[in-house]
Amino acid sequence: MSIRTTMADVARESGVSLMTVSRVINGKVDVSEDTRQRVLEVIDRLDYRPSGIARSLATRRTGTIGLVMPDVSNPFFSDVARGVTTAAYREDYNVFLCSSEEDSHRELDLLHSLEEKRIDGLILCSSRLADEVLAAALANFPSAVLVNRRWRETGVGTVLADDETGARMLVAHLLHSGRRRIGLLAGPPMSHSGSARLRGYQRALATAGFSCEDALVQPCAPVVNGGLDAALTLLAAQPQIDALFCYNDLVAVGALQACARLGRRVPDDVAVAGFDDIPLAALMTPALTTCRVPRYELGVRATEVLLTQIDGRPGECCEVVVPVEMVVRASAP
Amino acid sequence: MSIRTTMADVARESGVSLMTVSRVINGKVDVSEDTRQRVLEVIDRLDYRPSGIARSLATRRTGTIGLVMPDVSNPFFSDVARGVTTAAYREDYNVFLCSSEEDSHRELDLLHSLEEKRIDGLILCSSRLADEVLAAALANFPSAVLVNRRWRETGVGTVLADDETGARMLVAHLLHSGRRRIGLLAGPPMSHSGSARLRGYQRALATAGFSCEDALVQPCAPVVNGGLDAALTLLAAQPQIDALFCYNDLVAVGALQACARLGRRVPDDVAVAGFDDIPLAALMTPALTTCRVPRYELGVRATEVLLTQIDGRPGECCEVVVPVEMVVRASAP
DNA sequence: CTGTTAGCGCCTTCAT
DNA sequence: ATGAAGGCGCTAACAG
Repeated sequence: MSIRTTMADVARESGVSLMTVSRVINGKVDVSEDTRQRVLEVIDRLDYRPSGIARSLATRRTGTIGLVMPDVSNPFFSDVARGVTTAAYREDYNVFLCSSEEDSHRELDLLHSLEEKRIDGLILCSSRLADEVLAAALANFPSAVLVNRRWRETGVGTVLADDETGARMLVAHLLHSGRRRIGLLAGPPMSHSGSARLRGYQRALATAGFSCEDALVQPCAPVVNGGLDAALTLLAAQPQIDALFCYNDLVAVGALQACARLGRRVPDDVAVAGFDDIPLAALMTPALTTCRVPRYELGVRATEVLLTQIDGRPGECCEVVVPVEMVVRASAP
Repeated sequence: MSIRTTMADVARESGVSLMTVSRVINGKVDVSEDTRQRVLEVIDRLDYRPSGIARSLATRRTGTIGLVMPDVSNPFFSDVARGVTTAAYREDYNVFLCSSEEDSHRELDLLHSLEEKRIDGLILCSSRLADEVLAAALANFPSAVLVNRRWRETGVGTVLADDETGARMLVAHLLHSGRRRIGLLAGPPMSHSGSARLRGYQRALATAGFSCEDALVQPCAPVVNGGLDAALTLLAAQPQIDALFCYNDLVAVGALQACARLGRRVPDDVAVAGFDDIPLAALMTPALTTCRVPRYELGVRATEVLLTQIDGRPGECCEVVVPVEMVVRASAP
């Protein structure tokens, strides 16, 4: 496989010119059925596979998109990734996967590398970049879709879950079941979900006539250990807390562990609610009350919006908001 | 961003030739510090980013690798993927992620698309392809590493977990704790882990002087529902079973659900053991006895082996076997 | 140290 | 319906 067979080989072998081969490969109509068959036969026999690189240089299209996310192994994002790869596959695109490991320096670095790869479009999930930095980076891509980050610029698609509504429903549910001191383990403020879930929490309290105390809001890394640490801290500082609304399910799992460690029974002493409804949520003991976010669909929709933009039909559906659904289980009945 | 700035622009702007710019970009030494600075300044000012496509066409290297796996959203593979992307990032490679969704037709299709993309190397995880088909496909890549599939061909790297040893330890542990009718929920026979774990099961039984009955071996899809269905079937057919050795942790979770549904207590009536030690395993109730497989490391090692091959140092470390470690928890004490 | 000449493999445009 | 010429943006040889 050191020296690849090229279009010239196929042309020579089938006694036609390069252009004819090219036409056959690209399914142009103006080729006689006769020569088409002959060329196809040679292509098959030589196991010829056209060079996407050369083609890309000539057409200025690569048939690739970039997918950047904070952590592929986070079950939320791995579902998004599956949606993206599946939708991309349908339209014959390949996907560059980049995991920034929650590091915004690396995130920017990855965006630069994708720029050099001349991807046709970018899907950027839960970007941690500051607005100006993000704006500068996005400007260098022919088209882009942001997942989980609100963005006003035209030409940039946006796919969001309805996090605020979900958070309001969940906190209203906690209040309705008699909880009065509801702590929040808050997520990344730069992400839409982080700020929207906080907002939903605040609004639900306000609507019910309660004040929102800063002391009940604890910043928290969006993973199990983040939830464990934050819950331990918050419960120590505010022992009268009777419910924890957690940024996501992973955090909620950490919160469950913290409660167990502190001897607080769930849900009797402390109710716990998560967000996302990752598969884990239903399997915990007690099973987690949470809000279902259609992660796979987020990935699919983001890809569809992006490919639509790439095909030069921008404008339409520039901001997609997908609904979420409360799921009540044992951790906060 | 419609018309990209090119090397010619940089050359003109800084009053040098194309080659000098090229040299600066590629860090060649034979450029005077003076002109280097001038060129760098222009590159920075114009925010010039070289075209990887053009460069690839000229150098016949793309700086990309392909990663093909059955399912990105499976926690096993998403950890592998994180290892691959991280190791690739270190060496300045980008990763094409392909999820075959457990469909071997699609898997082959994805391999073809990667061929056209002219990737420098391929990492193929748990391929479900038949030997001849796989051999033909691999021949078209400059280098390749298989994860979780044994392969004898030279020039193809291989990274495996020591599944057989792990399975033997686990089954020996079950026997040691007094279990006598041990059912197996078996995984994909085409994968190394599927066959190796079966072999470990058989050998552990044989070593202890027990026969291995086919009736105790139930084929099973490698996901939660697969485990649920298979366990229901097997426990119905063989009610005297007192332990289930499951292909992986997801299957074990399904088995736990089946036991709950059938009113069999775990571990009192039936012990359950999984494999992989995904994060979920420790969080289940009862927590799963399992075998820790270093998934992230598998991805890192596979990438290292691949990049070593790409750099033209083949031969060395063509088959890497990473050790596993038994983790005893409540589901099979 | 710097520039010139040829491609890399394919597609676009214009002829035929 | 088919072919010839030129170029996509960059780098590998050679010159100078």
